Amino acid sequence: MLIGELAERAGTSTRTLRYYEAHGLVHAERSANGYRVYDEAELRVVREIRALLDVGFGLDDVRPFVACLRAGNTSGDVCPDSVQVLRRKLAEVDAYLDRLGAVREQLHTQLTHAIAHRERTCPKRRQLPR
Amino acid sequence: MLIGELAERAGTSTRTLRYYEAHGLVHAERSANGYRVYDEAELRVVREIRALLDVGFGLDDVRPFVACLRAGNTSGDVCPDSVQVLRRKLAEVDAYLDRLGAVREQLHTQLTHAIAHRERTCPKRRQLPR
DNA sequence: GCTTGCCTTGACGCCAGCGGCAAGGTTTAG
DNA sequence: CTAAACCTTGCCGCTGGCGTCAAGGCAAGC
Repeated sequence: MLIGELAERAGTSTRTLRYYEAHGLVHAERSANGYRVYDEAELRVVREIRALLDVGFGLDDVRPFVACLRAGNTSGDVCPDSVQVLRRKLAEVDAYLDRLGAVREQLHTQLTHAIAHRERTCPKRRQLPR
Repeated sequence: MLIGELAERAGTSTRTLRYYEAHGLVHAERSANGYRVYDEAELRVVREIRALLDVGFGLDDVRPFVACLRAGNTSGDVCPDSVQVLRRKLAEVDAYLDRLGAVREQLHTQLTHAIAHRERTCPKRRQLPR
C-alpha cells in the first residue's frame, strides 16, 4: 500500500502521514524507487491516531497508544502507559469543564445584567425586535 | 501616565499595550518626545480587555466593549453590540461544553474498558500499586 | 560626562498540526 | 514520445497574543 491509498483509506492526507512519520508515529518500508510502502496494520495505527487527535489529544499523548497497538494488542488503550494518559486527559477535561462552566456562569450573569440595564435605561425598546 | 505605569497598574506588559494600540483597542496621546501618554480612562479600558480575554474572548470580540466604554458607559457590556457578542459567546461556550461533555464520556468509558480488559488479561495485577 | 532607567520602532520566535507550493523522479497508458 | 498520475524532499505560511531581543533616543541624578 502506497501513501496515497493509505491516506484515502484513513480519511486523511499524504502530508499528514509524512508528518506523523517525521514524528515517529507511523512506520513505512521503502520500495526500490524510494516510495513509502505501508503494512496493512498501519491503517489501524493511523485511525487510532486520528481518533485520539479528534478527542483533543496531542501527538505526544498518542504515542503510548500507538506503541500499544504495535505490541500486538487489539486495542491501543489497554497498556499501562495508555491508561495513565487516559487518566491524565480525563482529569484535564474535567478541570476544563469546571473552568468553562464558571465562564458560562459569568457570561450568563453579565448578559442578564446588561439586558436589565438596557431595560432600565431605555424601557421602550423591545428586547428582541425580531 | 506613561506606558510603564499603565502596564503595571493594569497588571500587564508594555508590549501588550503597544499590541493593543496597534490593533486599535487602546488610544494614547504623544508627548513632545514621542512617548505615549495615557488618560486615566484607558486603565479601565485595558482592564476590560484583559478581563474579557481571560474569559476566552478574542481581540475582535472585545472591540464592542471598548467602544461601549468610550461612549461614556460605566460598564462595557450594556451596548447592543456588546450584548450581541455576549450572546454569541455564550452560545459558543454552550456548544463547547456539550462537545467536551461528550469527550469526557468517551474518555471515561474508554478508561473503564481498558481497566476491565487489564483485569481480565492479568487478574493478579493490582489496579493501583501506589 | 556617564550611568541608569525610562521610552521608541522593528522584527523574529513560539506553539501544533498540518496546507500548499516548488522542483524534481517514476511508472503506466495511449 | 508524451501526458497523467503517482511519488520524493524541503521549506514557507497560518492562527493569536503576545515574549524577547536589537538598536537607539531621551531624561535625570551624580
